[in-house]
Amino acid sequence: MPNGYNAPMEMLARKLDSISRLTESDRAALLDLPHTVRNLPARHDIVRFGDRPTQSCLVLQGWVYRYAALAEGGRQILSFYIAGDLPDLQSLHLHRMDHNLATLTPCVVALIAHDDLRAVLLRNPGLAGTLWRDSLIDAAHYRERITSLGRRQALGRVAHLFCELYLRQKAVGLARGLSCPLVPKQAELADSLGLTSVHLNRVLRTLRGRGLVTLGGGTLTIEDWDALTAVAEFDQTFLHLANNPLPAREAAEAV
Amino acid sequence: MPNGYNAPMEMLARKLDSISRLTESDRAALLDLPHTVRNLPARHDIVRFGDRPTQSCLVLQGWVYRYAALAEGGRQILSFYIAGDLPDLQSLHLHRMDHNLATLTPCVVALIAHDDLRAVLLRNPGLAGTLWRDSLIDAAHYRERITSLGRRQALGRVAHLFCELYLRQKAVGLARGLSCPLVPKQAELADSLGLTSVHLNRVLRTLRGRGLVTLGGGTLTIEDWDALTAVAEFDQTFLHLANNPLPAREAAEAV
DNA sequence: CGCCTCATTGATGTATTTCAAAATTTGTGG
DNA sequence: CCACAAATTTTGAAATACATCAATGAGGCG
Repeated sequence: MPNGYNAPMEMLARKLDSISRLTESDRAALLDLPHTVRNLPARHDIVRFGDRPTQSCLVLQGWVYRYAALAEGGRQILSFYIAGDLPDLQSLHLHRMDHNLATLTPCVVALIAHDDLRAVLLRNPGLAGTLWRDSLIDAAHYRERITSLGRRQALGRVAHLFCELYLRQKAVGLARGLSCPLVPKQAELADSLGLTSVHLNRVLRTLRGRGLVTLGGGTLTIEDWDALTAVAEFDQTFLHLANNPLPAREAAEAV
Repeated sequence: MPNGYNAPMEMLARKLDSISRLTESDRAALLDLPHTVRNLPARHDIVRFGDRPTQSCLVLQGWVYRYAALAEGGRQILSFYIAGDLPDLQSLHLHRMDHNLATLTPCVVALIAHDDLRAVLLRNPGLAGTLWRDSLIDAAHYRERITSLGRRQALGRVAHLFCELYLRQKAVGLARGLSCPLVPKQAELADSLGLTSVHLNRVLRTLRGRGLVTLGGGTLTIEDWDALTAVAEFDQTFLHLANNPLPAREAAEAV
């Protein structure tokens, strides 16, 4: 079972452990889960609107995003997923896709058949609860996005997304100090924030101008966390991280 | 167990059955679930940001809504819930509330202790799957709201919400022909759609002017379903109704 | 070097907000 | 069932955040 890419199910176990404590038997069951590792090119649809997937994927490397396609070529990006995330766990119980899932970058994913997953969850109700919890955290992210789109203006929206992407990456060891990769292009960030890429660009200039962040080379650096969270009205409760109350603490651990 | 208000767990069974077929043993377990029926006044917070609920509630009568409170008195309504819905099922696995849940109208709800629920789900994995599915449908609603807020303009947003509220009420027998109650006030609809109540009001005039809907006395009547869904770019896939493919059919049944 | 993608900037248009007030409906006690 | 208060809806005028259109500039890469 174990092979390159950091032992896929190990990664999942670590992620789920950060969400709610796994028992030893849950962990063992997880490590036994059959799966296939696959390399996917960038900008490649994994599942499309209308599909009926028979497997779920775990992101091992790269970025994945979820989007709704609109008439007239419009697109709303619903969420971004990084290493350790289970972006289409929902297809286990929601049989028909109501949106699309695609790679943003070249990705390495592990595919897990629904049948195998169901069998393991039947024998490990605690694990089922943890995955259920994971999908509820996904929903919590959605709620926060709704609040952003509905009631924050562009500056706050962008700041809020930056806070979220930073903390989520830090939680899985992908940040360094107050810097993290910022993989989506401006057009993609805009499609996720309900903005035009033109306007997003102007907002970014403002954020830089006020000394809140630095951007460059696909990296986001937060220069003033307190000011950024203030502009964003950011409260990390919605991330539902299990043991990571303070940003500063993990920043130290992650480096 | 059975008492007024149409036997609470019967109502839940019927709702869940509309979401995915229940086995007889699932249904029996459901009907045995201990619960307390409570009357709640209108505009009353059921659970608040930061709370750690030990029970979940089932709506038997009235409307409930979920909202995030922002600085400066702002508010984003995240979703509306009607009879048969389980609005805070999530607290079963997400222990700390990241938003608020409140009654819109006077309500009758059934309260189910998490411990009792967990015990029943442990013995009925199929039922657990159905409830998991219910929470995933909740998330599907959120996704659609994100798309609306991010990429539709006011007219389409309002039209989309009307289509959704009509179909959801029809699915539980609360619609008559092409009419249904429209309980939220304009200020609440606005807070849910990321609009000002002033602008929402102008949009409503436009919808009426174009002959798409009629409004009055807390009732929404859809005058031109095809035109309304066209304006909204509405596709009901996201509702994930199990056996209700065509609006026309249930409209007839519901009357 | 030249091509392609992505980021940046300017000028102009518009959807929506804000502020303020009037009209209408709803609820309630007498 | 009416009178009155409160809540809700409706309208106008002015301000603004963001979109649209169009072009230029700055990297990567074969």
